[in-house]
Amino acid sequence: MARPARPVLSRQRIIETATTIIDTEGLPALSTRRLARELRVQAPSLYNHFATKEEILDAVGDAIIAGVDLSMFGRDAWPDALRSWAHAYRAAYAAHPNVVPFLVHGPGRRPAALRLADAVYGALVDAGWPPRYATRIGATMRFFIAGSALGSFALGFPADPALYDENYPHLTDAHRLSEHRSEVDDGAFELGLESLIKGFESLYPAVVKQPAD
Amino acid sequence: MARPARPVLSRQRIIETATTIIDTEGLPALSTRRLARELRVQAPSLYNHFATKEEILDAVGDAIIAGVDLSMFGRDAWPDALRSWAHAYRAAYAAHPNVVPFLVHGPGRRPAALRLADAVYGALVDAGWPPRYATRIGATMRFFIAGSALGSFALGFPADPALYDENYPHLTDAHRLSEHRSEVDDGAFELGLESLIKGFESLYPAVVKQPAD
DNA sequence: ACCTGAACACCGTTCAAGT
DNA sequence: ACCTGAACACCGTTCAAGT
Repeated sequence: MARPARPVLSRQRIIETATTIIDTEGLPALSTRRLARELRVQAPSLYNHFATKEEILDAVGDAIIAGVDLSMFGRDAWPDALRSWAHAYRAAYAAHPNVVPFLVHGPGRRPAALRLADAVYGALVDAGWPPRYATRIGATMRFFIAGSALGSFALGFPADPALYDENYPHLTDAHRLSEHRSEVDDGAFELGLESLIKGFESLYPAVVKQPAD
Repeated sequence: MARPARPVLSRQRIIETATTIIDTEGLPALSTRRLARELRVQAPSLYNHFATKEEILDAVGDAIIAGVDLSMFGRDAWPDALRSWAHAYRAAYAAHPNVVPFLVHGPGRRPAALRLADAVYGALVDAGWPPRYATRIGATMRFFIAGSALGSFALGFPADPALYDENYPHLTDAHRLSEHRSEVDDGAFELGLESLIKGFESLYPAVVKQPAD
């Protein structure tokens, strides 16, 4: 048929379909041929809209980051803003866990990821944090949030009692961790987040600069 | 030639060669054919020693975890033990950053990873932490350490000044982050680690149980 | 401009055949 | 028991050919 009267593909359609495949079948299931089949098209057609498969993944990732609320920065005090942003960020990741391994390599050139970094860093500097500390706090938060989104801690332990019996004397109940997934993972996230914010707050008085205005 | 007089392959040799390829060329560069070529053998020969490529990766990952010192548990007080273990764990990851994306899916059935989880959890319980809290602390530490090992924060920002100029007003110096890689990443790790340990310590008096003896 | 078919250089894995 | 060659069903990407 060659070129159709109206384009059958669009970046939007490709991104949405790719996201669905990754969410339902996992990151490795996304191949250009599989994606093309779902879109009722041949694989090379995708290259009219994206230069590489990598670019498709970038676009999928950025669409997810674009959904993270940033309005708390410049509205709430920095510790509260950091807290509610962390929850929003983690929720966005949690909605698409299979994409996270791809996202954690940094913002790269993805606009939404850069906007997010800009908002966090800007809010901290505006609050009086010296640039060196603002950078460090941003990095610490990224480490913790990415790590917590990257995979459940609880689900990392196979639900097979026999595995732990003999060799791991303290893990006798680890096979039940997966039953308490959200309690464990959410509890650890809250514990870590509050500890980090408290840690930052205790540092603040010693390094804060009075805002210029 | 068919079967050689003495086996030319061994699990050990396969693991070492695979680790070298991953370290020098990245995780995607490891294919069974590439690995076989390095070992001067045909790809199917690997299947006499490992059932799948996944099993090879498991073995590579576990060898790395097996190098993490755990002797501080049961010797040092729990906050000091947690601190020095975190440094050892992170150092092991940092020596093989390309393997980390594969490791973060939890211990699974890898013996060294399970031994590590057993040591951390056991030390916390022995120190009087109720099981629920010991689990949470272990998970929080895994989130943070995995996140910090998974990829540099500093290197996530392309060293291209033009990228930030117009659209990201607070990131005007982000293009220089990569020059300060270790300062930024190590500083963020220290800040986060000390904050987390202080957070755990402030919780301790309220929940600790006297050891049985 | 946008889609297709054919092709290239790859994958992981199976399996019969060799010693 | 342990290695090989051939094969199967896949990959990402290029490119000339079609409209």
